[in-house]
Amino acid sequence: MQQPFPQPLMSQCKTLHFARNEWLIKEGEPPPYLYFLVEGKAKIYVTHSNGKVSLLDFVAPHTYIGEMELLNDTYYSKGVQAITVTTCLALPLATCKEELLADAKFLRALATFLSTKATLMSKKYSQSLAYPVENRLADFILQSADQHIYQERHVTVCDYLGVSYRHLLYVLAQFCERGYLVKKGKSYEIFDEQALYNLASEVR
Amino acid sequence: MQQPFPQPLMSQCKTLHFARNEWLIKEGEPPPYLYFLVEGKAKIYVTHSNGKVSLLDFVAPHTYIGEMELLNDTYYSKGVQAITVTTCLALPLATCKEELLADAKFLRALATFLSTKATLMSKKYSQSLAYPVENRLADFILQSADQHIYQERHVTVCDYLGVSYRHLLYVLAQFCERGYLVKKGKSYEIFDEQALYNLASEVR
DNA sequence: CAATGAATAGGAGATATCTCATATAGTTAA
DNA sequence: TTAACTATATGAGATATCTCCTATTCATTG
Repeated sequence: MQQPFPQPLMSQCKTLHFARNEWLIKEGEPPPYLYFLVEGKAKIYVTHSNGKVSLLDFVAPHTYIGEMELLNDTYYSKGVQAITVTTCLALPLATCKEELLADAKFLRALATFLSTKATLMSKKYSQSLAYPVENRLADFILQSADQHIYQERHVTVCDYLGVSYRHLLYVLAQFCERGYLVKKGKSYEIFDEQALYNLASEVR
Repeated sequence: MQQPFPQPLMSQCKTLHFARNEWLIKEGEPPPYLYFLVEGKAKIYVTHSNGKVSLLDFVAPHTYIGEMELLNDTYYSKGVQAITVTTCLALPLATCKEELLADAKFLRALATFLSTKATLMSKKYSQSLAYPVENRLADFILQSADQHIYQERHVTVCDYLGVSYRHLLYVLAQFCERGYLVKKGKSYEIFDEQALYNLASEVR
């Protein structure tokens, strides 16, 4: 992808930086900008009426953020929190909205982005219906591990998988018992990648 | 919404009819058309590697179908099945793709449609993580009931809620015991809408 | 440094949900 | 109309997952 926004609007585009754990968008507060993440990582959260919190997705560079507010006037904004130091391009919605919505090249990129997002969410949705935590956790471990080391915070993973802290520990303990993982202090080393892969690949 | 496709392409647009239970799109087979549902209802299905089937969504008139294939070259097509007799406008992708992807008005409508779809899927996803079947079933009963009569087929609902047939019956039986529903032959009459609403409104 | 709150860790018991088996009724096609 | 599915119904027993509780470690901040 080249430029995320139409050339004529780039002059209005700011570069914003966010600290680790800072909120790019607070839940329920429509943001004043359309963001395009260029560096860093962030998390999208939503809070439910029963108090549970869901971590909807992790987002990486080359991602639009706040694009829902561009298209839907009445949209309940999700919370977006920086995981690392993060850099975004930011375009003020108030002055740019009309022009964005008339630019075919931008709209095509946006539609492609949204179709990927819709597809991803459908996939996660149907997988959450069809597979137990064991499979989805195996998948997540493989995806988030670095150099065969898995070290996500349990509390984060609970929100991501929609599972209780207690149960997450049970399943991790099982993986250790079966020799898939070996616990090393706060992190886990992957010892039987194939086994995890078999579990995860149920989740295509 | 006025016209779903750009005026210059309308001459290539066919009107197709599907019988009840006929497949508009077979799972895994990219469709040759971009559809726009004008009359009838349909269901979107996906099959998992463990054999389970998920009913992703019900679709109603004014819905694009096959739009993912327009934007993503490598897309695993979901199965789409007519629930009732269904009428669609159908535009051949092969000849119209480029022109569609250059039309700002169409792209804007498509992007809006996709943002709604992504939002809906995120919502269903996070709710599936945060709420048990009881809440999601109450919500579904209220949404699908007509004149206080609920009469969806259990097998369909199992796929929709990602729950076993056995468990679905348990929860329905509970609703009857508590006086929320009264079973009348194959259907259920809603007797305590407020109670169901309370359960469902957890699911905002 | 102490103090407070968050995160990790695991026990015990309750629920939610699943699998398997079996029986009956409804639907479809030869 | 039978034969062969498909859907409904329900019991019994297994698992997956949750809630509540308690203890310890870790991180932040006055």
